[in-house]
Amino acid sequence: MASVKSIYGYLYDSYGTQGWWPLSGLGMPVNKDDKDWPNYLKANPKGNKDDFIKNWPRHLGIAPKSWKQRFEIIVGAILTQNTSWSNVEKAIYTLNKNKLIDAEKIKKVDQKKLGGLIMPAGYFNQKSRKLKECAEFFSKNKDFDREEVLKIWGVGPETADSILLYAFGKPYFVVDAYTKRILGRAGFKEKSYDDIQRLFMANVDDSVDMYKEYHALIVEHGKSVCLKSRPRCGSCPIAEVCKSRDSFK
DNA sequence: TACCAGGTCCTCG
DNA sequence: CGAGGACATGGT
Repeated sequence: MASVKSIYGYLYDSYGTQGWWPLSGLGMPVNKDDKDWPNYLKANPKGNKDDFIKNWPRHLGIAPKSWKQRFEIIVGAILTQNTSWSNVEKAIYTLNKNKLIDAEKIKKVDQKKLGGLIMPAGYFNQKSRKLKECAEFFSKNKDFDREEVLKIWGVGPETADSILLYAFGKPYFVVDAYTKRILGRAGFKEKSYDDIQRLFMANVDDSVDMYKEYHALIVEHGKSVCLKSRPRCGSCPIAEVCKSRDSFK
């Protein structure tokens, strides 16, 4: 039986440092030959390089250093609920072009208009409301605990912990669908969000950087190898400690 | 064509 | 509590 601590080692050796949260770098100097240029062209076939450099999200690989960057993480955490990150990037791009990566502006903008701008991220009626609820809370509160964040409409445990960990550097391990799937297949008995979170927080070095990287590694592993329907057990870095390694082929 | 994607809220047993 | 449905777009 694997331990959560040993799994981290396998994943890190296989995928390396992830540098999460994938902060966009909007408004920051970037390389003209950025590897995200093709993604930008795909989403904006008639777009130009100048617009790409100024506005297209890319992965900075650093912790947030400003209130704007923290708010961008809050926005991303809401928008990525049950939604692929590539769709979220399109919405963040449009929000940025409209100067809306800003709690005060989100509070003021018409909710219908906001919904239209974030349409590619899906669930736009719900998410536009969620963004406004977050803008209200985080512009009003500069010091808060997890319980208060969980009271925001639209913020459940995963979103709350993502915000606390990645935007504010507080030590909460983030549990997502990938975490539940990977642990379940590996043979762990914990099922609920709280039980899984406790499992990690009791067995892994309790540092913010460890929590950030471990969660990011799990997402990478879930996307590239431990797929929902046909996991690639043949090239799985934790196969030797996974109870389900022989259940798929 | 279906299924999947870094969930959450609401309702009902 | 836990299960089941609604919410919506884009990629494969």
